[in-house]
Amino acid sequence: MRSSVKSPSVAVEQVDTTYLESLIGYNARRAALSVIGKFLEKMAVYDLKPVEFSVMSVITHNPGVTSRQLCASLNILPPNLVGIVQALDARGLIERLPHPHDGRAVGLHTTQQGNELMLKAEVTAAELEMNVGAKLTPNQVQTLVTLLQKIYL
Amino acid sequence: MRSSVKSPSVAVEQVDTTYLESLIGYNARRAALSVIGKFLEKMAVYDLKPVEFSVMSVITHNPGVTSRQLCASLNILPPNLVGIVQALDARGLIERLPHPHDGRAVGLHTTQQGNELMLKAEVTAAELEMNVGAKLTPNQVQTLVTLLQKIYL
DNA sequence: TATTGTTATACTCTATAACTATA
DNA sequence: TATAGTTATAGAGTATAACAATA
Repeated sequence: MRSSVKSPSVAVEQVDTTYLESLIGYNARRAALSVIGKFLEKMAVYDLKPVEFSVMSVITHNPGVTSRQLCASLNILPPNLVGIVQALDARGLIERLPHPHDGRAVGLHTTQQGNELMLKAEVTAAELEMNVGAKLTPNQVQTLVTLLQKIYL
Repeated sequence: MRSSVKSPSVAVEQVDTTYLESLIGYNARRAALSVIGKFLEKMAVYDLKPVEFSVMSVITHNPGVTSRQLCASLNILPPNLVGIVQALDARGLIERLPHPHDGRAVGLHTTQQGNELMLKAEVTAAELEMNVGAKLTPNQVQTLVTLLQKIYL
């Protein structure tokens, strides 16, 4: 027993986090928060938060997509998407057109203004990718993305 | 102009998210949320959320660590740690002892009960790692963790 | 004067229940 | 009966300002 007695009055000089740093979830979260933090800074000029960028991106590449489809592909709950879509609409970045064969649904489309914004925003996103990827070789970036997708897709 | 006219009444059958899936931040966030979701389920028996597990883990491996050190290593703001520490203390999982040479600070230590809980919780965490890693080879898990750390460390 | 721990508080994000219009 | 979009609302997570005690 004597050998396992803790001395309660010893100060910690350097915090050891090696255990947590061995866990996939811990590292994925820390890395995601780091990248998203930089994303927030760079995208501030366009007034686009990560979710708004994602929504705009999916609409850009899928003109006519519905709210429900957006929710499913981005893992957003319908009530939480409403405000986002309304805000983008109010900013004149998207427009809502009737769905061709479903009176309940609404097709989402980018406006000319929204398209122009996203062209610039995706260039900035690409720059940010290179910035993050500067710590990794292009090959490592590809490997990282592939491995991450294996986990959640 | 004619060729760039969009037809507003076409339905989207399959949503294309390939662009977002090329971005590191998007993938890191989706992967982190997926793993953390499973973590939440498995750790529910111990009533430990990811942050609480992280805090308990750091205290376990660094007896006498201060709140301030915890905040710095886990990237938590001091006001937000207070409630977490108080709750763990109230549950009898940790205890707060005077700091050896700083009257302002408090050293955090796990109790016997806290130690026993964490022994079991870390086994469960290891199982979860294997579960997540089942989609990856052990080698790929190691690669993934290393690449993620290059990004945020 | 600076730092540790704390309170109060505000803001954002996420989640659930329930409604309407249409299928 | 089920689904798309919406409203209201509750809860969790994250942020800043300010204070007492100690360095």
